[in-house]
Amino acid sequence: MEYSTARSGSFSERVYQIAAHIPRGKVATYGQLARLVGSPRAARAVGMCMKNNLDRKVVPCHRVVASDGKLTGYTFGNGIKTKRAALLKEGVLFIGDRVKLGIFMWAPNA
DNA sequence: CGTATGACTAGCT
DNA sequence: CAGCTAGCCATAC
Repeated sequence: MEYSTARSGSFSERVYQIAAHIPRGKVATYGQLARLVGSPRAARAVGMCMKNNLDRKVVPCHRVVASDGKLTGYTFGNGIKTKRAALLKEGVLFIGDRVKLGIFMWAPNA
């Protein structure tokens, strides 16, 4: 299944835009991004866009985690392992396999 | 246009 | 707290 959702004006492009805005050392949940793009229930669709995204340099998809802080997916490196390592490297702390959302959850307003 | 899929989420057990 | 189910969404065929 080849996906080419990176089209202007598409839902996916908005997701990429916002994902790229996530500050270093912070993480955002799929549901949060979905809400920012205007579809609070499109968390799933957001995840698909991340998977489609092959450029983690412009879209830090590793800063996108599940609503409970659990790491999911990631198609680069060793997958979840690489994703967790990337977050740790940015200063994000974990509780077991979950991110401390209470401290590192990205605040678009802040 | 209808069906199938997936890096989700909230609710219940 | 961990595991399972049903609901929701955008994209692909």
